[in-house]
Amino acid sequence: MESKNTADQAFVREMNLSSVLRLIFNEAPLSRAQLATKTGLNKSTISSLVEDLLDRQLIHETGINSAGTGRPATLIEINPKAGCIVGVELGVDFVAAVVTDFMGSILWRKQVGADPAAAQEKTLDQTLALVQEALVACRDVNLPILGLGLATPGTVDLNDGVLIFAPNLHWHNIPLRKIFSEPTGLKVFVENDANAAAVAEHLFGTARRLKDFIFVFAGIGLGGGLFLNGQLYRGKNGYAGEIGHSPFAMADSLLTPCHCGNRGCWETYANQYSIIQRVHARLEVKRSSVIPALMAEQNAPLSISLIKLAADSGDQEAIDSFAEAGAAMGRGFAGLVNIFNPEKVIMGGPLSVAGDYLLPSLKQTVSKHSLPEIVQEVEVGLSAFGRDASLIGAAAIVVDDVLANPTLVERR
Amino acid sequence: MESKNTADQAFVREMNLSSVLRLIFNEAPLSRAQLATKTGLNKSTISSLVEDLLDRQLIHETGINSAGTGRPATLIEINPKAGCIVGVELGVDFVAAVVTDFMGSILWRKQVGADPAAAQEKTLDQTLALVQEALVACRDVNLPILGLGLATPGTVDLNDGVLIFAPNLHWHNIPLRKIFSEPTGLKVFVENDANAAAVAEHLFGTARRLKDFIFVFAGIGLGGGLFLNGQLYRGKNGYAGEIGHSPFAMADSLLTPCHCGNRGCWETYANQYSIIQRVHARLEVKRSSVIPALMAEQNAPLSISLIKLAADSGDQEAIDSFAEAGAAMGRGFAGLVNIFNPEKVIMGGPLSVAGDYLLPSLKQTVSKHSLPEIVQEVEVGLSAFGRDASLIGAAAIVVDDVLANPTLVERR
DNA sequence: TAATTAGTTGGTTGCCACAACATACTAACC
DNA sequence: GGTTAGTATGTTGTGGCAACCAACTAATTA
Repeated sequence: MESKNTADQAFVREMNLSSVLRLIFNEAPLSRAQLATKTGLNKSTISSLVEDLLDRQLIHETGINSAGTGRPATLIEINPKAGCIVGVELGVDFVAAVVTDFMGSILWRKQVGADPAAAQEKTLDQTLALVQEALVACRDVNLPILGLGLATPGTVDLNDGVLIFAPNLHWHNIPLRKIFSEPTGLKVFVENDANAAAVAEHLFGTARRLKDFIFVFAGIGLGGGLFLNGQLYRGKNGYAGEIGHSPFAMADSLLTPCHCGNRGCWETYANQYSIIQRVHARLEVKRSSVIPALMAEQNAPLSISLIKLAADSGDQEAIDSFAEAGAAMGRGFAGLVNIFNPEKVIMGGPLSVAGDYLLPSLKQTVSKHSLPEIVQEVEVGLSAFGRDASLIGAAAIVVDDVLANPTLVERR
Repeated sequence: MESKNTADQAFVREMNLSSVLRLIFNEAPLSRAQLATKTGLNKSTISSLVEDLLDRQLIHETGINSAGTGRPATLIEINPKAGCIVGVELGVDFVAAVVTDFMGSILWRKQVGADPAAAQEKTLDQTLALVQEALVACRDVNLPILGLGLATPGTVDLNDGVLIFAPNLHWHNIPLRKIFSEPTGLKVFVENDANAAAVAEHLFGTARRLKDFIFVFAGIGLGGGLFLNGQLYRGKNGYAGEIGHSPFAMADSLLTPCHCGNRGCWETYANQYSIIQRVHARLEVKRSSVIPALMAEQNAPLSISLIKLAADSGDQEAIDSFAEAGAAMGRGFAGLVNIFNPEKVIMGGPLSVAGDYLLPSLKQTVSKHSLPEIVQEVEVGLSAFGRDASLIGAAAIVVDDVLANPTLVERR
């Protein structure tokens, strides 16, 4: 587990290549001269680094800026066709895959249902079949495949690409990297779903260039992707981010029990079941809602999307239930804001479909319950990718790996 | 605010020097050959780096290990006399200073009371006088002075060494670096007290070599020093670590109001006032305690140290009050454990004088309320330095700076 | 044509890796 | 006790490589 803390010339080259590539990724278009100014590196060094990145087809010259006096600058941007990436999300009741280009644009996508009660092998076979389809799509776009990213609930051993434990799937110690790299020959990355989503927001979404932010994955539970000091924070064993189980009250009696065995966990007040419970409770008392009619019409039980539908049609019970949930969520957000003093807190995951209804009361509660010096600096917003945050994130992890180690892509 | 992300050969040298120095700091005694194995650097490179560090007198050869076959190894250790450091803690009602050697041993120490109501200038003058005394002590030990570290409550602009805001002192925008470097000519570091304490534990205390741990500074409030991914985490504006204001309950009524304006903040159940309140409440009901007698005897109001005294003499009311407070503290610790999955959580600050009474119920509550996968890996313990953690931390920050940049110390 | 800005070329410096070497001991055997 | 083999430590000299620097060419505007 001892990480290399030493440097040599290859390290210098890799670091400077990465630095230039990230700068172009974030601020393109840029000329060589601008790169030299912004990095502080020598012009000749920049020329050499740029030539290297051009050879690897990670960047390309896109035009000439002849504004102002002097020799016009050659503008450089990221080459979206640097390669394509397969991103896979293992959900509790579905499996999804995408093929994206190097800038995260979706070139292909497919999703299939999965039975949470089915055997591991079956779900893994389904997933592998989906990956094979994705590889066909990659061949069609005729780009080199940079890697396969896999987002999964639970904790992950990053070095070995092993899923250690996923409570919702009841899976233990699955060597996902091995399972997916052997039949495909691809470089495989395995990452926790909330962490993957955070990387997606960092590279392609609403947290670009931010150094410190938190992604809250709201669904059955509340999970957090912690992006701190410019990198993911995973904790000792990869469990970091279990924000949903912060205790919310001092007395054990009369509090909502949580599936973790405790009572009063934050997530019991702010997960999707809690919202459904709220609506149920309201309907007991008041019957002026369109919800029962909707349930009958769709012949479906109460769900977030159904409540959302009701809210869209102006149903006050639905709207108020979301607002209450938003406030409960905001309490926890406020705690996070106080602990982390982040630049931004992003809400994503299944519940974010109702984001427009949750956000106002959520923001208001955060303002009220965070320390004033901190809250005035923090932004609270919705994920740029909605339910797809982890899926895009799976691909984003591969992109981030290339940005960190450009020499992994061969010169051509 | 753009940090240099580029490298050159000087950077490589600095990084490798630092890496070798840190390794010796953590695992001395070591031979050159062992250093080569552990770092992965070439033997000749290690020889060159070691010679460099010897020239700077940061390390010295301390003996020969002729166990086993082959040529005996020359053992190398940190030179405690590499220099001395002045550490200063600006408390709410006191100012303290130490002079330490390079290994954090205290060579001199002095503390004076400060009036929280007094003008800033007066307190700063007091502090400066204390520093001048410390400098005399430095001259006596005849070691080069490596720097001056200053620990202060509140938020800090690290780059400029400015105290931005200290709520308990009611101070705003004090350019501490300027104030202390101009009359002394020293390199001055300013850091938040909880963060400084965390660095002390990391270098000299019970968190040596740990990558992820949390220092909880328990006193009037509850502050946190977050040491994550091998470095301090400060957040966007340096406010990170305000763990005491995590909301603890969903309903506003009937909850303890906090000085931050909210109700139900964790720290209102676990700070030193809460303990005093607990004891007061118990004494109302039951009079079999020695505490009233102690208060009369010392002609002093109820305080933590007085309650500790009572507990030491076996007073059940005092002991039970501490146990209750420990449990309340444990609830919050459990939340931190779930969020951070740290290797260790350390309790320090004024309240840690009663640590032996708080810890059993605290640990028990943490076990009960953290997720089982996480809690089985976490250690919970007391600070190695008690009330002095931030003071030692002030010096530790200077040591850490030298460990990170050995070339700052000149070759001789 | 002069000024200005962009980018390249040739040479220098300084770092680490590598391999060969020198050093200093232990082990074992006569 | 003396000799030789074996082993691990640490040093020396060479080469590769990356960034730096200064001087250059290139392309444009005024």
